[in-house]
Amino acid sequence: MNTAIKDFTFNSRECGSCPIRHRAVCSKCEPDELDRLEEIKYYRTYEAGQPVLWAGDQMEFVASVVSGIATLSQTMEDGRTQMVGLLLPSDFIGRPGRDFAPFDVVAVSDLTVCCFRKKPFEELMGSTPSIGTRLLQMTLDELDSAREWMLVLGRKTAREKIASLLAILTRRDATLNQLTPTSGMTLDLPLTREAMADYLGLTLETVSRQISALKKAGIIVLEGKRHVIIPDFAILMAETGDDYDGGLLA
Amino acid sequence: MNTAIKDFTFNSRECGSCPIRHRAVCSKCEPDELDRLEEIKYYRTYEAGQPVLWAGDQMEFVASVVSGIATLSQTMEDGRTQMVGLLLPSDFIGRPGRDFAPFDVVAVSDLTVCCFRKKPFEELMGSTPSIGTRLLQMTLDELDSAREWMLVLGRKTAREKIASLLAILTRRDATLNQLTPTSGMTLDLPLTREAMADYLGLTLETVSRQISALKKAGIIVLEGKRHVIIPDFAILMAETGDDYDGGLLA
DNA sequence: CGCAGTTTTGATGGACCTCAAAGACCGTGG
DNA sequence: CCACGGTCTTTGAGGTCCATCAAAACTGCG
Repeated sequence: MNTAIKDFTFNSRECGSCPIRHRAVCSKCEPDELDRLEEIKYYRTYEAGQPVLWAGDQMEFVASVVSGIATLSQTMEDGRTQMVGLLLPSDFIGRPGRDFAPFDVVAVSDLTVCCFRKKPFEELMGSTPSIGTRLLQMTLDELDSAREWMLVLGRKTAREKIASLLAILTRRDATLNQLTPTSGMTLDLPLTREAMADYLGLTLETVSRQISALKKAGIIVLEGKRHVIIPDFAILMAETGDDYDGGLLA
Repeated sequence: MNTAIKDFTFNSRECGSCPIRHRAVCSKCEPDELDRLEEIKYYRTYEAGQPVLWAGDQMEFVASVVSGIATLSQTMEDGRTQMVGLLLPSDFIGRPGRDFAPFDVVAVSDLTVCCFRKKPFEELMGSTPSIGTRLLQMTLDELDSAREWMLVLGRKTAREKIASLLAILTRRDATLNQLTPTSGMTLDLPLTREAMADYLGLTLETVSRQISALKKAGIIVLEGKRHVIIPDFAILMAETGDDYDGGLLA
């Protein structure tokens, strides 16, 4: 089921120069532990739009996203789709102790992942506590995020949902670049209107309308379809419905 | 903020005779590891309706639910509430490595929890891999559950939501009693209509109406307000919108 | 240019929310 | 015993937000 294994393009195989070295599942490893990981790792790349895993597939590897973006989603028989996670650089794919993928994983941009065959990875986890500890941390963080998203899906209006999505994407962008989100931030939307709709539990038309409404209200400025300028982050936050303490973030 | 510490009522302090021994965070511990856990554990009880933790509270302990049910939920400034999890016997409360509670925890029935002070528990985790391994497993399972619930919240109709909730509660009941859900199952709803609404992202009126509709359709039979009989589990499953392979469960 | 994919905008309808009132259940006290 | 209040639940009437259906505008590309 795995397709599109392009030629290896990532510029270095050395863990030491890996861009996600300090945030990924391997971030707590000592040099000797890294060496052992390095022995079993390999890179894979996928083109935008291509599937990485289908729900139900046997997973013969776990992986870290090195660059690019993927979505984690679920589809019902009649086609209704719900995105359940956005996989950004340093995020982890797969889980030790389970053989089959619970959700679809699709590359939405060109994607590079750092793979470990599952069996060796599981064995290494047994002898390397720092991997398990880091994975537990990451999983707990993801669980909190998933639960926060449940509030968005269950209780927020369409407008609040859009504002929440923009705020989250802006924050992730900011933390990636070690900034605090303030005024004048810009954001390149990695998702189509349809993908946003699938993330927010809306239709693509409603997404489009609400983005237009936020634009008309001056809360965001659009340059083209995908490039968003946020004149005042606090005003955007006010539209999310969340209480906001003014600049601090988790 | 923690209130209602009733007198100790749990019938035995021995881990060996603990009803959740085989499913909780301690389920993989060896006898000597259990001994050390036993040294730092203590029980707490809460009456139905009482808060265990408020979001933002400092958490001085982590805990396992021994008996009773609690909810994990989030409330917006204007009062909109979303339940993000249901805590049943053997479920874990709190997380190592974080000081403040991210969500409200409220006892919905009389509740007994087995507490460990956070610091000693974290230290013990460092020296006892079986605890961390088990906690990782449990957290990964909860993450999958949370993501499955996102589909319910984002994409399902009110009727499908109610059916999904009934199916999940029935299954948990069944697995607790080591059965497979089949025909003629009964279920005591642990939640009020309002709590169900908060779980499903609906209003309590809509919950009530959809339950009446399922009753009228013969998919469920009510005895009183809280006792539900499910004549045919497969027919209930068909109402959830999920594909169902006929009797097998995860 | 012409075509396919994406996005915007409009018109309409329906699922669910809101507001309102009455019924069911339960414990308390007269 | 029944009246009484409180909580939970049901049911009804009307309104609204968002989905659905439809078509046009925009974008990139062979």
